[in-house]
Amino acid sequence: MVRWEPDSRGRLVQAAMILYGEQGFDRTTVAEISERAGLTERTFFRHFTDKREVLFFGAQALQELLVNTVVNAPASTTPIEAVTRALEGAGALFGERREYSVQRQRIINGSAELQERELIKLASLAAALADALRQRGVTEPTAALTGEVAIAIFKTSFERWVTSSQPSDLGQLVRDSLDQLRVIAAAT
Amino acid sequence: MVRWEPDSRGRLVQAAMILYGEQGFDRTTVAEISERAGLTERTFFRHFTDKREVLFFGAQALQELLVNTVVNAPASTTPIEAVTRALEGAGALFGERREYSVQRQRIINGSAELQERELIKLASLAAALADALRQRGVTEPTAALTGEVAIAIFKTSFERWVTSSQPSDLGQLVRDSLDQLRVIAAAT
DNA sequence: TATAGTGATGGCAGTAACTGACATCATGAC
DNA sequence: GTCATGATGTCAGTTACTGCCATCACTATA
Repeated sequence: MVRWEPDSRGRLVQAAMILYGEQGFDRTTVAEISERAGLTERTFFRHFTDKREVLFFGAQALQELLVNTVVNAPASTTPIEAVTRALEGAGALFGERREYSVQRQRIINGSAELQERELIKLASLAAALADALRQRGVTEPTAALTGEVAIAIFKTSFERWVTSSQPSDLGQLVRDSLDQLRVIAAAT
Repeated sequence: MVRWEPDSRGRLVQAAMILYGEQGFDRTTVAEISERAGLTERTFFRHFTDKREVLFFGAQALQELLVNTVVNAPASTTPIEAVTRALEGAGALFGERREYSVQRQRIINGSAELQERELIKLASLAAALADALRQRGVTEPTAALTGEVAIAIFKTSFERWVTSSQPSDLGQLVRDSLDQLRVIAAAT
């Protein structure tokens, strides 16, 4: 006889997504989520450091993917192109789960707390990209600034991708944003 | 006879800064802060929405200053120059209180929760700057991207300013970052 | 086959952030 | 002199999160 159903973490994520979507993040308690997943509150906090983290457990994988892409880019690639291409590559990953991404973003946009968590994940991403650039020999302040600019590009592209009524390609939007950045930054 | 000492909000801020600095944010309770300020916990939460907000009460004034500067910039000014000049102007404001800024940043850097709050304030700033640009007739996606890029410039400049051993001029660092951005973004 | 872990969970008590409802009382308007 | 107001206090309650110990199917090893 099996003592526990498998994949408790996955059940917690699913329960949280449903409840956050139905009632909003603020009006959902960890007790509710745990009960719906057939677990206790204590177990929820063994899997996730806090009530918000349940929506961000995939962030580390994304970060690793981006960092690897930057580190392994051809030596001739410029910093901004290295990070942009990494973002384009990651875009394909989101593309497969657009419905999920839209729903998740709707939940996040409905809660300031969740937005804060999203922002610190993106800031961590910026720092990791800057580190990856330094591994490529890029010096300060270029590395740090390029990392931050990469996030600026990603944020605006992702926002457009999620809110656009017609299905669009996230990678393409990233590429467009880089072009746009070049226009913006061009000296008069 | 005066019923209460004046400036309770200011006393709470001062008490919080000292305690956060001495023991760190996490190991400081709202009860401690309130007691040190000669007030109760309940009163703390009447002045600040939460334990973190006590370090960010000046953010709104900064945002208004930046937005006004952008809105009132000469019509010929490009979007990126409008926001950059606004940041340069705000730089002077910080310059007068460098010691305070350094201490405050040290506290923030010591706590993930405080970093999250700082990031959402900056994100709000990016959105407000984008709005200001739209008032100037700037269209999407330029407005949103320029707002985000402005924050990227500010973050990296401010970080350099705070960590530099020799006293430097924040406004100058902002200008340098814009130049740097132009190099980064330039197509090969 | 017996024994000794091991790992994922439950139970429970405790801390601290935050909220709502109501009481108090100096101050200032009339 | 009365009365409204606003800043504060008091207190009870909810909920996020933590530490500690117990449980017990499963596994490796003697």
